[in-house]
Parts: sequence; structure tokens; C-alpha cells
Amino acid sequence: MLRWLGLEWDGTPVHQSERGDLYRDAASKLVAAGAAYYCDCTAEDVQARNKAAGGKPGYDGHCRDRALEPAPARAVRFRTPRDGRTGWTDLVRGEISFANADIEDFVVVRGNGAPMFLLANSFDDADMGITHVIRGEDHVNSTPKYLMLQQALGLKTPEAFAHMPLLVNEQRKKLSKRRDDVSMADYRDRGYLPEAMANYLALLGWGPADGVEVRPVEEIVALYRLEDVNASPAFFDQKKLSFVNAEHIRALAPAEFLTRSEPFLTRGASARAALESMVTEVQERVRTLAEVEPMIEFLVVDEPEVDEASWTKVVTKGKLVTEMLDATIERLAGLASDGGGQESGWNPAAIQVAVADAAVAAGLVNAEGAPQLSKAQGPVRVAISGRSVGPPLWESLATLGPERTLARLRAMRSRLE
RNA sequence: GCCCCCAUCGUCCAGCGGCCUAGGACGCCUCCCUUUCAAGGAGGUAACACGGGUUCGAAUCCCGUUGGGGGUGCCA
Repeated sequence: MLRWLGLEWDGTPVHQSERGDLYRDAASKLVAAGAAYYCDCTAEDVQARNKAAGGKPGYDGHCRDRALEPAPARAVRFRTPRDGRTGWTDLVRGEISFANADIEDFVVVRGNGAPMFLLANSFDDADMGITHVIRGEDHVNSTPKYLMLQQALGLKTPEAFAHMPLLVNEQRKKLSKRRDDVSMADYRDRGYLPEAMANYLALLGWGPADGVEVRPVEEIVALYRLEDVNASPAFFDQKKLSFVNAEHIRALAPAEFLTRSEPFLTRGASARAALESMVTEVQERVRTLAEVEPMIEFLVVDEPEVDEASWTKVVTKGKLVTEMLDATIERLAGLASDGGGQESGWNPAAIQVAVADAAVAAGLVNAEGAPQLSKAQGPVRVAISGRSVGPPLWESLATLGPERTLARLRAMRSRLE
């Protein structure tokens, strides 16, 4: 998924599950140095004592000076300094610091011997030579612990931290897996381009100085600076994502658009051929790749499904519908038989002329007697596609071909008897 | 509760003491173009949370208030 987004990584992945011994060793060093200690308090014990003490949460340091020996079920806790502060300069937030006294003695290795994530994380980062720790704002509070651990272990701390603004939903709550659409795979499957995704995501919390928001990812990479990221949470706006996606789709070379659309075509070669015949028309209209097939479906299916709303709008409320259909059938039939059955006359320009003629014959004209193409095309469009909106009509008819076009026009005409 | 962070149009971003009668983008609305829909063009709608300072001068600096978010596990 990172690769889909165009993100690469250095080195080989490190699996924390295979490095348990390393973390336990580190914890032992901590204990030996007096920076950590064994604790046999259960969660219930701690809770009970806290309740008795007035209900304040957190570990009370019960075992801090008991000098317990290692034993099964005994956890290792880090001995937090009682005074002083721990802080850092955050690339996006500036100076942040915590009073050490506010940080409880946190568990580093569980009673069952399993190291805690925080220990593994801070150890691995130093071990792998991580220079920049870039993560969500929700990690701010654990950063002092991370720092304390590395310092106590004598490890090198990262050059810089950047705590990015959280992405929030309409309720202004942090995006969550359960509630919100956060799956990249999902966006990919819904027809969003990876470059559009990367582009839009970069725009949350940051903006290019020149104000050009939609642009190639390489440019964003060149322009992006963590120091310029703002610190307030950002709403993930699907509407704007759609816009950005549409822009990136339009920026594609037609051949590339075709290739990218391929996975979304479920109707095989005929769908591909249909799309090929009117790529640019479709490309310009679609906001996601998932919208491609519905737009050309009428060219592929035997009988297009009739959309109720379209029928009502164009047929029920329309005027001179039967007249228009009759006249159109006549002209197009003539056009189809022109040139002794050759299809040379069946092209968008000729079709437009024929339909315009039909409009005049049907009486769909304006005050000057010119054909009202906008009204005239309605019945024809519904007849061939079942819908009142779609790609340009002349091109659509040209691609559909005379036989199917006439058959559909006649079928609709008979429905109106 | 305690700790940390945040606060400019509905949304995202710009603004980092005077150029701001606050700019751009998405959305929405109007008009133009137009064979529908898109695209494109021209307009419009709409914001510096509040209160104190500092300063000749604050959206910009400081303090407080309010509001919002995040964190507070022997979860990752």
C-alpha cells in the first residue's frame, strides 16, 4: 500500500516480534543501572490504592524502592525522574516539554516477559539510526517517555521530531478505523489515483507557497517542508478529494487513462473497445475510475436500463417526444442507407445534421426557426442509453452504430404507443 | 481529574507587526459558453472565538477566558 502511494523505504523491514531478546536485554540494563525496577503490583492493586488516595489515575510508585528481584509475573517499570523537565523542539509545534513529575513510572516489560511497544519502538529507532520521527499528534504525550528511555539506555536520540496534525471527521474526532473511511485500499478500489491521494493528503496541514494545489507529486516533494506544516487538526474532505482526483485523471494521457481504467472494467473486451472509442469524452467527465464503466455501459449491454428520473424528465414532461422520435428514425435510417450501405455517412457530424433536421421537422424550434438541439437530444439520449445525461450524443450514436441506434429508437417509439 | 496541543470563510490552505476595506482552493449560488453532463470563463456567498495587555500600529507578540482535540493501560 505504501508502494501504491509511491512511498519507498530504506533497508529491510524489522520485525519487533523477532527481537524480544534485544528489548529484554535493554530492560535488564536499565534495571542494573537503577533506571528501572521490578514491580509486582496488579492493575487492581494500583487502582485500589488510587481510589483510596483520592481517585487520581496512574501508577503511584509503590514498588519504586522495594528493590524486588526478578520473578515470574513481575513487570519492569521505568524509574521516572522526580524533578526537571523533558522536552524537545518539534518541527511543527515548536518547543514542547513535560514536567518529569507528571510522568508516572511506566511499564517497560510486562509480567509475562513481553516488552512494551514503547521500549521496542525507542530502542529500534535508535538502533536503526532513525533521524526524523514523523508521526501523529497522538504520540506527543509518549515522546518524553521515548526520550527518557533512549537517554537511560545511552542511545542516540533522533535529530528531529515532527508531530503531524490529526485528520478528523465531520465531528472533529480523530479518524478511526471503525467509524471512518481510512483504508487506502478502499480508496484505491473506489477509483482514486495514488497521485491524487498523495496530493490531497499533502494538502492537509500544508499548502504550497504559490497556491497551486493540484500538481505532480514530485513537485510537492520538492516544495514540502515539515517546518511549514501547521499544527491544527484537518478535516478529511471527500468532496475536495474528488476534485483533486478528477484533475489528476484529466491530466493523464488518454492511453494512460485507458490503462488505469482497465481494472475497473468488468464487462471485458467490448467495454474496453467502447471506452477506447470515446476516451477523451469519458476522461473529461469522470471523477473516479469507478465512474468509467457506467458511462459507457450503454454501448456494451443489449438493452440499457431505463432510469426513472430521466424518463420522467425527458418523456413524461417533454414535448413533441413521439414526433421527435419519428423524425429522427426517418433521418437516421436515411443516413444509414446512404452510400449503398457503407458506414461512411455514419459519423458525428452527419448525425448532428440529421438530428437537427429531425428537430425542425418535429417542431422543436426556437422563435427564429432554428432547431432546439438541447431539447431535441433528450428523447434520443434516453432511447439509446436510458439516461438523460452522458457523453456527447453525436459521438455516442456514431459509436453505437446504425443498427443498434435505430433498434433502440424504434423500441422506445413503440413503448409510447 | 491531571498533562499536552490547537483556535482565520461551511471545509482546506495563505498571512509570520504596517502592503489586510484579510488572499487562494473545494463546496454552494448566479450568469456566460454549450447537443445533456462535464470542462472552461465571469461574478457572488462567507472567517481573524472572546477579553485584556504590548505597540505609533495587531489576524499576526504576551496573558487570561471560552471552545475543540489528543493523551492518560502489564494496547500498538
